[in-house]
Amino acid sequence: MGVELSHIFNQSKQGSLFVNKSVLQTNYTPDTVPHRNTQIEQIASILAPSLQGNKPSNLFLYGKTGTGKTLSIHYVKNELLKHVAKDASFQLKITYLNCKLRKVSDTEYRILAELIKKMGGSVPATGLPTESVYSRFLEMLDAKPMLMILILDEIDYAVQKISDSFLYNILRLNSELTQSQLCLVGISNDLTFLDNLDPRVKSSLSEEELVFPPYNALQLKDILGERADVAFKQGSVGEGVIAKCAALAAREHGDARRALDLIRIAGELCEREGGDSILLKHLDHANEKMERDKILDVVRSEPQQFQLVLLAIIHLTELKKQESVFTGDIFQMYQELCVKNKSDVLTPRRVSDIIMEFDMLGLINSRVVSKGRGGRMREITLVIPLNIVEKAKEILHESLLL
DNA sequence: CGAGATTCATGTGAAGTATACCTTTAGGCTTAA
DNA sequence: AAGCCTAAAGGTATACTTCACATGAATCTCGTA
Repeated sequence: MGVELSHIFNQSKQGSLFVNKSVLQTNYTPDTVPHRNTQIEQIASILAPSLQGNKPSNLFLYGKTGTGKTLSIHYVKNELLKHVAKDASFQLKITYLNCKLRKVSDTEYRILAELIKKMGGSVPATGLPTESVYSRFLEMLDAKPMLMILILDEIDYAVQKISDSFLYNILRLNSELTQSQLCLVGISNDLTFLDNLDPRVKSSLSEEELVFPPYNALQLKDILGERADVAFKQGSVGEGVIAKCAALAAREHGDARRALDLIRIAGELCEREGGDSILLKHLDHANEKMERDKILDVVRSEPQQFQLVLLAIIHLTELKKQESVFTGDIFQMYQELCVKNKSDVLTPRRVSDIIMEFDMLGLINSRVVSKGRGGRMREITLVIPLNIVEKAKEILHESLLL
């Protein structure tokens, strides 16, 4: 107590560049969605039958991250809800769920549990047969006449993690509903995902298909400009900043979300510095910071055993001056770390799976190589930039009591 | 010299185990009439 | 007698282990030129 903080608060109040920061936040849904009119109209016309209580075709949306898929579907969702008749003989319910949230919706069971929670019910975190969670979901759906539009974002992730029988089960639910109907909207940023699907599921899910092309730099500039006008004080965005930001994001497959994050963080950095207008250098800093935070968040939130494996990989990569390391060495190093950390040692089998998960998270690259008589193993390369590795190591050491 | 067999170190799938947690059920206890 | 609590029984998901078999190219073997 007694630390004088008012100068910090005052400063940030005075120097605030932001008028309304929320429009730059990722969960913000603007009133208009520029450059996505055709997609929105198409979605709307596909989903329109729902207003009459008829089940619309299942819909599949494809596009890279930050191309406005989620935004568009939310927009249509809100409009639909606005237009639904008050006295309708049925209830229109639109539920959105992102399948990629770790520990929330990354198993079949948890996705269903989450859906039920969103509908106002509750299920225990574990202990129930998945089958009975299905029937509970079914019951809730069928309790009164209802038209449910279920939006599953990052659906490819769910299928990869669970298998496509999950989608099959969901689609099958329709035939078991008596009063209600269920319409599925799948969103994915991996188009090849459709190809490895059970043909029945595939044809059923993609009754309608829609592709979201990436924004180009000009469109991004538009979007950014529009939001920045609202978000920032007038004149606080430096020359060429918007354009640079748009260009950066356009390079990253037209990811608008990234562009918005970028400029928001640039604004925050600038503000912290006490500057009164955002400059190009702030953008660069923001770019670095975003990358760093993303990785470090993942590192931080990993369970203990995962952290140990990751630390083993990092140590080993530093120890050997070469780029890549192999499974066997990692396991050895991991064992040593476990002893130091006084934690249990997992089997090589499990560690192998953990390494695979890191691969999926994008922290490492791995591929199976055969060294002839030398055996067969994974060749693993750390993809965390060097300057971040140091920070990651700190975090790991801290949380592992090493 | 070259085709085919061998080999190594681990990948990978299936099945099993431990743990934590859930529902159901039956018995025992309390309570109110 | 009805209602409530508790503990045991029976069940599941998840993280992990165990077991067995699959891989794929460097290396070895051996017949042949």
